[in-house]
Amino acid sequence: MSNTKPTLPKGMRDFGSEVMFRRNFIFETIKKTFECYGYAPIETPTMENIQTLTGKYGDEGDRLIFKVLNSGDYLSKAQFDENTDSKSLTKQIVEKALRYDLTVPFARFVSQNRNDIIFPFKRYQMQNVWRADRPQKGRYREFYQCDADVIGTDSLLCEVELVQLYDDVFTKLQIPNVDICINNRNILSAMVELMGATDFFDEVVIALDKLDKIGLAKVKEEMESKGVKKDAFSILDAFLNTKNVGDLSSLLEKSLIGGKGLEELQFVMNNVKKIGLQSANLIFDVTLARGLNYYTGCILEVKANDVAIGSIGGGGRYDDLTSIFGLKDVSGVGISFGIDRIYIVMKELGLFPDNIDVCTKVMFANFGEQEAAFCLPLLKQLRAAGISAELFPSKTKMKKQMTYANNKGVQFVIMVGKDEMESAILSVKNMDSGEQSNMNVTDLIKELS
RNA sequence: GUGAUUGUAGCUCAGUUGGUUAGAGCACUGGUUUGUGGUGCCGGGGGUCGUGGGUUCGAGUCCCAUCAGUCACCCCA
Repeated sequence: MSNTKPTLPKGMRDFGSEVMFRRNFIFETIKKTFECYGYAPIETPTMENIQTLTGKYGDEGDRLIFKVLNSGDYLSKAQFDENTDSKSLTKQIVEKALRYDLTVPFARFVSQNRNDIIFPFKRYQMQNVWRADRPQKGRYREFYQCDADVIGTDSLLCEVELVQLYDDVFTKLQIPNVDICINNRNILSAMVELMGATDFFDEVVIALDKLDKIGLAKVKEEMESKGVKKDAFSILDAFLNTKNVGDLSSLLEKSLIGGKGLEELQFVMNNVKKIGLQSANLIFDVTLARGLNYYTGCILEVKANDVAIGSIGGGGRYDDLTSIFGLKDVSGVGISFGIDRIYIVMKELGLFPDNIDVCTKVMFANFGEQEAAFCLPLLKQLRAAGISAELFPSKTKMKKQMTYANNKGVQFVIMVGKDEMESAILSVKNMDSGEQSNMNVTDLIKELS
């Protein structure tokens, strides 16, 4: 057998225990908060039919979907002619793909199970998703999303709740200086309409989204290259100069859709203000656009200002996501947490609790068959008392056993040899102080619990 | 899909204007009273220098190609 180099595919990662303890800490915090707000868990499969996914994320998104080759002799069934290219061949030999996000599979789930679901449906979902783009910092080909959505109501109270939920999670994780940016697609529509650039809505919005990255001049340059007329920029400037929501009303008074967007925005912001947030700031940001083109109303994005990593969460309202699966007139709104990026932020700011590496508290050293057998009931007693304990599995040198305990961060090593077996008094070594003391199991359990 | 950059031990790296048997730290392992770790001391294993060509008396070092990683763009969490 030839040796295979132990490497991973591009953009894929192992997670060691040290990392997993911390990731789980984030997962648990988010999960508890979701449940506290009344969201129920669901899961969807890793693979969807490829038609379920294609066309939902734009052309760029389609390119980034991981496709799964059919099983069996797929090539024998394929038809070739001189026009066959990778794209047309793909259609013949691929019918499944890995999920690209959690929202589209969720829409499929809701449409498919509409008769069993009680609306409004509040669900959360924490699963990994795959994207075939080039990895870079804070960007992987496999990563987790943690989504919470409410579907089956257009009430803006949901938006209010989701803003609170964001604030709650980031407060619990103790991430400081978090901005929850909010905007409304209808306001953007109105702006683009007033600019006379309705045909270039996507282009305008994508360019606008880059404002803080490339600057206003470049944004205008990009818009112009896409076909936006120069005289539209006075309107753009007017919108960009709005510092608060009030400034928008005069700008939007001519636009019906803009008025609607403004009304929605004000409702959400006023209500959040009334309730108050614990640590995050809710900030109106006209430049906030978000690429995913299924958003229709409110859009949200979360930034941790102390770390340059991009957004650590995002979401918005989608009025018609399920209609592509045959379920019409169902409005939904949801948010997503980018756990990989939250991890990076917390790591960089040193926000993980000290004692997060939960591990064995007590280890019995192994002195041989009889001694080990003597330890088993003691082990059981400790575990029953909720004290994590293990027995070193084989009789090896003390040095090796102690090194194992030390490297694993075990707090107490218990030595049971002939003497201890006879007296039932255990030698307990505190690995922190190095001190050793003698006691029976009952006292040990009392001491440690 | 486009561009930049890097590739030496399991990991982090050193390696001078090309010159003998390619080094260090960490990790692993053996010893230092065979019932005691984390700190000390002594020893040991481990590298086709990413891969394939080329220049040269001689290449880890120079040239070309290729592969892989990283970063940035597009897009996005």
